[in-house]
Amino acid sequence: MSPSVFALVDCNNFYASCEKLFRPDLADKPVVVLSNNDGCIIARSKEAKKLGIKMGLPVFQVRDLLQQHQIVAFSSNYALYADMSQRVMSTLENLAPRVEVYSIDEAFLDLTGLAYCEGLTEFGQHVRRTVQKDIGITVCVGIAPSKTLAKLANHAAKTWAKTGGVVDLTGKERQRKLLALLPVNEVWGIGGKLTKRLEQLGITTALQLADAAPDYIRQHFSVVVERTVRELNGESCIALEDVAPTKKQIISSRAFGERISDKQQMREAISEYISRACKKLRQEQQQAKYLTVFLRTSPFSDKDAPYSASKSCELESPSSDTRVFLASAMRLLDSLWLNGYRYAKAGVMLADFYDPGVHQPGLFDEPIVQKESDQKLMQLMDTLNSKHGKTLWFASQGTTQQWGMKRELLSPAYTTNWKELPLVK
DNA sequence: TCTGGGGTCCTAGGACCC
DNA sequence: TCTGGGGTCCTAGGACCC
Repeated sequence: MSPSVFALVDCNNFYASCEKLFRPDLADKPVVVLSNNDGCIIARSKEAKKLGIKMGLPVFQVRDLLQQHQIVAFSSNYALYADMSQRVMSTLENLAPRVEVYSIDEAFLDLTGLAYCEGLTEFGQHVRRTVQKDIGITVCVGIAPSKTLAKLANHAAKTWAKTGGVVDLTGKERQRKLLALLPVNEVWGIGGKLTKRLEQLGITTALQLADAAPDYIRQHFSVVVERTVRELNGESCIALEDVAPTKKQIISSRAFGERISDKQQMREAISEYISRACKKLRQEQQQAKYLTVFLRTSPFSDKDAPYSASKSCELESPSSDTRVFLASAMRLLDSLWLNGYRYAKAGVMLADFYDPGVHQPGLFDEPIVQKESDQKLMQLMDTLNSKHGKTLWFASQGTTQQWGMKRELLSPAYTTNWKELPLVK
């Protein structure tokens, strides 16, 4: 068997690039994309990065900077990004036999065996050119014998322009040279907390982590970090998953555009989240048995009294019927709700999934018969809503949704709505 | 005044069983 | 007077990712 070779393909400044694609007038201008409710900076074009706009900063803290440099800000437009992502991914699927879509802007490719056919760097360049030409999005490619090293190779390709956007890290010598240059927190799987603890042991560079004894790391940390050490040494421990595993939970939660202090409004919000979560559940063709509802005040405010709580319940049998979850969620909300707080965020979580029809009821439980008409009703609702936009919903979701998300800088739905198709004049 | 959303995996510790 | 030990299951919380 030939040794594994992975490529990590990662889109540059993905959300910002998507916005620019439809606004050629902004080609060389600094652009940022904001989180839901226009709260934080979540993507920056390279011009914006150069101006010192940091990732994750609250918008109100950089408002002056945005204005001063005439940085163009967009509300996040996930419909657009998801659509562009799909186009990039299907292009990649035409270029490699096995592809794992790792996130909205990244994919791992399996290049095992390819090493003997053609130069890996040349292949990387081919990927870059093709995605650029077909979709208009710039990507960088990192190639290595393990996913963790491929991540680092990609980081190098992004950081140093002279690499031409492609780094082949299959050679041991180049691996060690790069690892020595990178701080340990650049390694995939090593976050803030682990970085601190590693530093206490005198491990500050990626190379020092690679050279640590796996047993020693296992003792002081966990099997996860041990695996990272092995991966850094070129031993592939994390396989390519080209078939997406079924989900284990579905979350729908959102910070409110305006604080909620009124219970009726909170009922609307929870109803809305339940409805979204159940729709996702049906799309996954799953049923769930476990439901959690949570709500909280803002963790940043020092004026408001803090309150954060969650409660869960188990259904008698798995379901994907919005009405069943709505009823339980309202009961949970009743037991969570306290008057007198300014709630900033709430959400729901579905878990404990079953394929329809395989759940084993308890010996003394009434056999549960799922009525066909109930499933048809849900199906009808999903079909109507996906065809004609949101036309059918539950009264409890409310009609005005005053608490709804703020998106004041939203770009048009260029690719997913005929009415908003860009015009060439 | 204003600070995102959606996931996964692992571990520790308690409950319970024999 | 002396009061075990090992296994499993579950959950909460922590850490990480994009």
